[in-house]
Amino acid sequence: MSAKRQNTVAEKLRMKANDLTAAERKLMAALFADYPVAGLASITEFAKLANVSTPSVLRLAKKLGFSGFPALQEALRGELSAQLQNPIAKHERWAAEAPDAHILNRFADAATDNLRASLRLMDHRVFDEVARLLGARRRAIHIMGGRITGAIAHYLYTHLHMARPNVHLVPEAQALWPQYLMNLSKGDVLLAFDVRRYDARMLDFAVSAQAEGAEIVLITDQWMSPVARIASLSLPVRIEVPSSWDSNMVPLFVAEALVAAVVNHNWPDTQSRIHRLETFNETLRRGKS
Amino acid sequence: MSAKRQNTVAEKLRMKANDLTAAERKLMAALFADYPVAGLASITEFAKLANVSTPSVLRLAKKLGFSGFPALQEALRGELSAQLQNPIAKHERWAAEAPDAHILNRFADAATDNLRASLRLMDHRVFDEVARLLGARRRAIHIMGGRITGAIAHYLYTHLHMARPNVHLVPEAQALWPQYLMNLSKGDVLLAFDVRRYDARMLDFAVSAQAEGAEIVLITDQWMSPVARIASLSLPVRIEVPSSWDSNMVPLFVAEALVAAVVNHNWPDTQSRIHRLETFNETLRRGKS
DNA sequence: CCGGGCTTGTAGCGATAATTTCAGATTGTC
DNA sequence: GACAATCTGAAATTATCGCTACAAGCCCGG
Repeated sequence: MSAKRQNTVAEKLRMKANDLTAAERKLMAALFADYPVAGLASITEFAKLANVSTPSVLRLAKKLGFSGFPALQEALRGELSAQLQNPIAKHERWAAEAPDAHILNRFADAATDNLRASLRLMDHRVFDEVARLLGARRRAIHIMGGRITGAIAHYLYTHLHMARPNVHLVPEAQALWPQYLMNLSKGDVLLAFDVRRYDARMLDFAVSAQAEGAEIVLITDQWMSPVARIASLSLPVRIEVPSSWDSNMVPLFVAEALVAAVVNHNWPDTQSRIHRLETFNETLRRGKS
Repeated sequence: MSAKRQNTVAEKLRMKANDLTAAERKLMAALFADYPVAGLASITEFAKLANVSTPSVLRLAKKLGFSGFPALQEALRGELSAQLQNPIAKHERWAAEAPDAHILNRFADAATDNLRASLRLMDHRVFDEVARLLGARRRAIHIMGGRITGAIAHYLYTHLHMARPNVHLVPEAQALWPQYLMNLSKGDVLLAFDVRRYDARMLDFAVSAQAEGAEIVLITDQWMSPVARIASLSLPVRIEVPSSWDSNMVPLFVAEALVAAVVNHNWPDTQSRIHRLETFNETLRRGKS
């Protein structure tokens, strides 16, 4: 990445604090009293606030190495914007937008907490390995989910199915499972979503799939689905939110990130697929109208 | 000076959100994307950032009740300075962690940015109103999604279907749509997910549904689906991530938060439903083993 | 008490920002 | 499909800002 971030205006000021003149000190005090907002007004207002003249402001700006007052302001705005991105400030600002107790804020807090904790819990190398498996063209991919995670499985299926051939969605109806097991080949990948209220039947399916030679990949919650015992790769995530049911935002996050990783990994091929997809889209649309 | 004058610029914007023109909406989006710093540059830069002309900025400022652009900036600075007074500055260093280039981190950054921006873009009163509609027992709820958002629609359906009776999922297959329109009654709610690559057919469906007397509720992206023109309530969210496809984490977030809000709103009733659900679950499981 | 170097503010100029005007573009309506 | 209403941006105008030049003030060593 880039080199160490440039000093902030505040740091520059402190550094030069010793050879500042009286008027410049007044300006520094005024700025620090309401940093950095005081410096975002016009040069005239800022000067008045510190009880100095406008040229003094200008001289200070130049002493700090800026080409002029607007350049200093731009630096201040830049810092501010970066500062406001940080998670704690973020929370404060959310709270300002709506009462803290509002469900949107509580939910958003929980969701981002989950995401952060999940990223810590997750091993990048496992993720990369899963992405590699999902990107391997010679392996067929079979995706399955439970009652709740079925929608996430479907979402992943829709995208992966666009990104590469040979992707299958195992339906939720158990009556259909035998024929899906039959179509499994050695080396295929079974990607299962299983979060709490673990489905015993899913374990059965996974065991059978493994017996057929499939690699089992699991996306589960922190308490670990029983499928984890037989899975070659497991990605545990956090799913608790203030609700009667768990949140599947992080499982969805993993699904989306996996798709992005798979697509990146084999970009030229995917690109041509997307292009062909668009062509077919148009053809079908035109044919219909 | 009425008592209402205390509103922040963000609140004023949201309040007037309905009678903003296209250019003004662009400005609003640009401002919220980096609030409030984006509005602190010169009028020229701000206009350029939002890809509109400077007079449009001015008109927006006046529409919000300011005497001119500088007055708006002063308001922004005022808010900012008030907000920066509280003790968040100390925790700034938290964010100083090195931004990893790994797709997981980049994706997570984008996702939380989207969430944050969406919460700003979203009017929590509209959200509450949507939750109220979804909780109204006498109204049937019809949920629909597009090719990609179909999975999210399905997810919402699964949960809402547990929380209350009379919830329906409109299938993606258009051949089935007529019979779903037929089963719509006056006062029913059609909740549609529509993000870019807007589906013209969905607009057709929504128009027909409205003609049958349904209230149209829309969850869309920042560029606003055409359905927004006829929807009684719209919740715009952000969906951009570093990937070939957009992210649906925030739509999922909205879905989950809506479920939580609906459940909270009528807790005793939902509680008994969940209890009965558990009973049936056990009965069926026992019967099968 | 006087001058030299440094600091500071006043005044004014050019540059840029903010605002107004107006005509073309767009949208909705009959 | 034509008209009215509305919206939008280019260009012109005005106001304000940022900056420079210069002179008055200040401090300190002679």
